[in-house]
Parts: sequence; C-alpha cells; structure tokens
Amino acid sequence: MSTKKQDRREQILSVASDVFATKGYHEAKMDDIAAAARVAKGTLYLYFQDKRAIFSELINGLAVQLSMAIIPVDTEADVAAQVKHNIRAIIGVLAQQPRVTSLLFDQASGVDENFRLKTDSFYRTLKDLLATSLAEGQRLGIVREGDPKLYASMTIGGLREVLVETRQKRGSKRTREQVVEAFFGVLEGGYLRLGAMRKGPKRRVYATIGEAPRKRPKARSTDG
Amino acid sequence: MSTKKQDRREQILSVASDVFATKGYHEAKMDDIAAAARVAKGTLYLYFQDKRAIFSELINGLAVQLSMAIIPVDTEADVAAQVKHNIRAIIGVLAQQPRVTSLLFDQASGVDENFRLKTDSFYRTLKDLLATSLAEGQRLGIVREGDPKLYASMTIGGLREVLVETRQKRGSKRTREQVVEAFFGVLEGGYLRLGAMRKGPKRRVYATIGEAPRKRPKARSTDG
DNA sequence: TCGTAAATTGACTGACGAGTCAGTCAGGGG
DNA sequence: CCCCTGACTGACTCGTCAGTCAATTTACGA
Repeated sequence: MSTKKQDRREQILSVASDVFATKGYHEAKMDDIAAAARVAKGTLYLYFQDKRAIFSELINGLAVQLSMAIIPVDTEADVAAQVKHNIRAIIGVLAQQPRVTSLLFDQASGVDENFRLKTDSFYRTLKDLLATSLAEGQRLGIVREGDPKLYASMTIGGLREVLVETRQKRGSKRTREQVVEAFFGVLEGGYLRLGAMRKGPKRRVYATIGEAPRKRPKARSTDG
Repeated sequence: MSTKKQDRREQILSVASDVFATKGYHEAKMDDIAAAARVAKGTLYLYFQDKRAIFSELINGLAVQLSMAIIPVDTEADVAAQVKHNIRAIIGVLAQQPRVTSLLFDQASGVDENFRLKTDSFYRTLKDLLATSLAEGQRLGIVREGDPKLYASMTIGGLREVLVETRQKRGSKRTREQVVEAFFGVLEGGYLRLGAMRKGPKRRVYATIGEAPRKRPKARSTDG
C-alpha cells in the first residue's frame, strides 16, 4: 500500500542521490540508477516524472530543510547564541545528508539553465535573509559598518566552503562544535592579528586544471 | 598566417566563453558556438580537439592567471599590504573575465568526473597555499589560533561568493577597492560587535529550488 | 484455486548532438 | 587567367540515452 510505495520511492531517492553524487548529474544514467536500486528502468518512471524530477526532489528537500533550520535572529534575545544556533543548524542538516549536499553545491548549477536560476535564487534568499539581519544589527550597533550584502556573501560562501571541505573528509578531526566555535570566532573577531613580526620562507605554487585526455578517439587539429 | 589562425582561435575561445557562461556546458551545443562565432561547426574542430578542449582551455587559462597573481606572503615585509595585494589581484584577474570566472565557479564541477577532480584539486591548492601561510602566521603570532585549514576554507569560500555576487551585478556600486578593504577588514576584525542591544522584528523565509516543469512531454506517474 | 488489478520489466524508439569528411571557396603566385 | 593550397563548410553518421509500453509477474481477495 501507500507505505510500500513510499518506501520504494525513498529507496530510489536514496540510491539516486548516491549515483548523482558519485557520477554527477549528466554522467548518471537512468540505467545506472535503476541498476543501483535493483529495479528496472521503467519502474523509475512509475515513481518519478523524469530524471530531472528525481534530482529536483533531492535538492528541493534539502533546500526546504535548510530554510526551516535557520531561525531569524531575534535581537531581543542572546544574539551570539542564536547565531551559533544557526551555524550549528545548517551544519547539522547538511551533515546528515552529505551526498545531497554535494549535489546542491557542486551539481545543481550545472544541470540546466532552469536549475541555475533556481540555485541562484536559493542562495540569494539565504543571503538576503542574512543581509537583512545584519543591516538590523548595524542599526543596533552590533554589526560593523559596511555593506551588509558583502558580509552576507562572505559568510554564506565561507560556510559553504567549510562544509564542502568537511563533507569530503569522513574521519574529520574537527568536531562539529569546534567548527561552530571557530566559525563564530572569525565572524566575531576575524583571524588576522597584525602586530608582531619575525622571519619566514617564501613559496610559489601554480594550480592548474582541466587538460586531461578523454575517451572519444581521433580528431584533426591545428594550432598557430 | 600564424597570426590569423591565432586570431580565429581566440575569437572562438571568446565566443565560446560567452555561450558556455550563458547556457552552461551541457546545454551549450557545438552548433551554438559555431553559430555565435559565425563559423561552420567543422571549423571548430580545426582549432580544437573537441568540445571539452575548448572549455578546458578557458578554465585552465584562468586558473594559471590566478595562481600567478597570488604572491606568497612574505612575513618580513608589510603583511597587511601583501594580503590586500592578493585580494586585489584575485579580484582583478577575475573581474577581467567574468564569463570565464562563472565557468570556473559554476560549471566546471558539473562537466564530468574528471573536471570535478581537477576543480577540487585547484581549490585545494589555493587553500593549501593559504593554510600554509596562515600556519606560518600563527607561529609568528599574527594569526589567531585554530585550524588554519578552516580559516583558509572560510576565506577562499567567502571570496569566491563575493566574486560571484559581484560578477552578477554589472553596475556594482561597490568599488573594487571598497571590496578589498571590506574583505580585509573582516579578516582582521570580523563583523560582529556583540555588546549593545535594543529591539527588532522577526522574519522567516523558505527558500526552494528545482521543481520547475521541463520540455519533454508526457510520462506516467504515481505517488503514494 | 482462480481472476483481477497493481507492480514490474526490459527491449525498443526517437531525438539529439558530437564529431567527420568530401566537397566548395578564396586568394595569390605563376 | 588558371591552378594550387589550405581554410572553411555543413549534410551526414553513428553512438547514446531518456522515456515508452506491451508483456509478464506478483499480490491478494473471493
């Protein structure tokens, strides 16, 4: 009955998140998902409109959870605690479903035009929410002067990167709480303490990406 | 001669960056690029191995420029100035080619497995470079105690997001220098100034993405 | 046990798009 | 003026894959 169908649905979603996260949206074929779910391809279409719908449901579910986890900061109460709560909540939600998180972060904007817009608007919503709170905070004198949107971007971006990083190392030494504290600490006081001095070596590193060979064979080529 | 070929090559690259940035890698068809470059599809293959190679060259060029723009911080000299210089340099490079920047940030990891790895390793290189400098800074007492990798992630991520944001608004009110100063300011002192208090409203916003309809028609469906 | 509905299957189809290549065209040298 | 060369063209090929649906299996109430 309804429960069985629901189970199957969730099983497919779960498996799909795995396949999508491993191969990326475009390289994940419906046949791959079907195989991983130990089901025939046709079955997928009994539960979802199309490939996009599966992906969409995953991403969307996470987005909703994230939005709900965040509480707008009430400036009457303990601000620090609330900010920490939000950081903690976001980390908590994302840590629970690392695979879907990677979809949201790495894959979503590469799916198609439509998804890019959606993703952008999701981030924008988050940033606007934060920026508004920060502007409010500035009025109260508890947030540094300056463009609150820029602060919002820095914060969301910084958090995002930390989470991506964290997601990749399973046996992360950092406790979730340590991350929360460290992150909060930077928001509160930055990390540069210019004052002292001494000596130091130099380094220069060149980072490069993307010249690897592919599968399809031959092709003529020319160059100036 | 060589110059003509070189010109054509660059023309194609330039046009391609536009098409890729507008449509995303997978939705950008070789026919689109050819049309935009006012050239036949076959011509593209006279200058590049394949689609991937065009994209690769774009991304790679930017990555190299970025790497070269960054100077490892010399702790003997004026650290603040050097840090600012780096922020400025990164912003400068990316601001010069906003379209390619968006490819690196939004598209690259969605192209294929291989590109994802490359992109990851590029970011890792940047972060490692920064983290190393920060660790050095900690030894000198000019960087707050705590996991330097986490600080590095926050910084790179924050910068990235600010740049993405900036890239989107053409008529950005923020001067480049203002962004540099603001960013540096946060690194130096954070933005939260918890102390004062007063009143404030509340808000709650739900952000959602990805349920939009697609082109392909029909399909059976079911739900529990 | 049988009959019906629901669930599942997987071979098939149709679209699509990257890459090819036989042929055209432009220009410049003789 | 004609031919040669090399840039350029674009119709075509061919593999791929999302989505379909007739056939089959399973579930279950009578």
